[in-house]
Amino acid sequence: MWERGVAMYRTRLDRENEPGVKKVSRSVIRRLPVYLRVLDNLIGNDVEVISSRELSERTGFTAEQIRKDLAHFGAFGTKGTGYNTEALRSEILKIIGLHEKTAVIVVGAGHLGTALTRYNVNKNPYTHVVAAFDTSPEVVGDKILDVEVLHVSEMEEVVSKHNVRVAILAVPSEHAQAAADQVAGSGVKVIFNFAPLWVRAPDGVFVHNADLSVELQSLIYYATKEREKAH
Amino acid sequence: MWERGVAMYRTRLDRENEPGVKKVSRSVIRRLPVYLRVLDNLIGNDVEVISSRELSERTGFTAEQIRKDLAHFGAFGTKGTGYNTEALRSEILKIIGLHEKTAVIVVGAGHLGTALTRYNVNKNPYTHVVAAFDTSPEVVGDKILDVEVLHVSEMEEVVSKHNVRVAILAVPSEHAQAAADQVAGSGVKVIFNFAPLWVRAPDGVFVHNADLSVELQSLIYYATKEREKAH
DNA sequence: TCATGTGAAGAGCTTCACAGCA
DNA sequence: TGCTGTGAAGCTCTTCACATGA
Repeated sequence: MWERGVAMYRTRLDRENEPGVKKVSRSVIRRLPVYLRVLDNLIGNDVEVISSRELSERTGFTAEQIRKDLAHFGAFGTKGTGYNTEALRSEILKIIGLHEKTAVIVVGAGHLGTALTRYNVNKNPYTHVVAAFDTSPEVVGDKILDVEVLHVSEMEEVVSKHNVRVAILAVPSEHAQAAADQVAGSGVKVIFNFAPLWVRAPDGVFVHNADLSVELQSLIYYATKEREKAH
Repeated sequence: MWERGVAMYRTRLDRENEPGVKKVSRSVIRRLPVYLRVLDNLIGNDVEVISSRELSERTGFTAEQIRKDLAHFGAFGTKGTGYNTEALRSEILKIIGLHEKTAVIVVGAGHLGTALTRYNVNKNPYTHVVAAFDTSPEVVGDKILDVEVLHVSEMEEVVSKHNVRVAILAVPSEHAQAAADQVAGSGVKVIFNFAPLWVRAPDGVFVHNADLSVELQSLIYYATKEREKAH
């Protein structure tokens, strides 16, 4: 991640038996917010219906893939016409779980943590950054936009009070695993980790390691030879 | 996204015929820097040989996958023993193109651009951040660590002088495509874009759109239901 | 004996092609 | 007619299993 996307980084696939839960792949889930953004734009321009072909042109995914993705969750379209933009948007919000603003915390209020806090406050209409956390007395008490920087000792209370289920980790590598343990212990269900180190979490906690240095290093491969252009 | 991961975001696969170029998948290329980091650690601890099984334990990838990945590029191991850490490291550096420090520019010196500049200067031993660029008189002339913030009008000269092939884009969405056009026009071959918008580039220029908001939104899916834990 | 390198099998995801319905 | 929804085919990547060689 970003994208890691994404490839699967684990020794064994242990996605077994989840009874009753239709398994939907990470790739599908990744594309949903992209559809969402296009729908937001269309609705802003009073477009009421869109076909999978038009969505394809605006997202870069094939029309078949878009139809398959949506079909995982139900039949939202009208044959011969397309998809109602408002209705589809509402369905996608429900699928992802964005129909209510998601409470998020940012752990680590250094440069990256500050940037990520601002980024989400300004650019992400579906999340609410409840607080940022740090250990340094120099930043605890500061505000990033309207977000207070609190001491990490207050984390558990904040997480449980606001029912926070998502944490963005932007702490130095040497503290990343400890921070992950702490947020997982506080009840957070998703960890979005930016430290250049793969943090582990107990079962039931979903970890996405963004790892910007690894991502950049892998991109350098495409700088030398002429290769295909991709996402 | 980064990952993106990362799924392929284009309407059609147009990876055709590249004559003589063995096609190596993005997934493989993504894993190489991970092996690299482990090898750096091992070498720092004077470990001279490592088996694919041990690499598996340290990376989370399966041993078979690691052997297959490396076999794409040659036979670097010794049967019955494993891989020589120094030799393997050196091979991976050559494969990715990291055997010489890669010159990188950062476009956009706001909070995110500043954080990304610092991140790469401090955490990425294989890149050299040549300069950051912005248009605002308030930041042009500043320094981020030792990196100068220059006006974008100087970009072409810097890119050609330092043979820069990689650009990190951290500009507002509304300027992202223009910035991408400019860096591509300057001769940059890889664009790592952080604006929440998919920028396009001419053939021959590899674009990776990180898109943190989309990534975060997709993660929220895993916050509600209990799902598998993954990278 | 031990771990690599690799053909074959398997799994998962994408594309194709078309039936079905407005 | 036009576009969705979907089985089937196709493709890519991963895992298995074992021959090979130090």
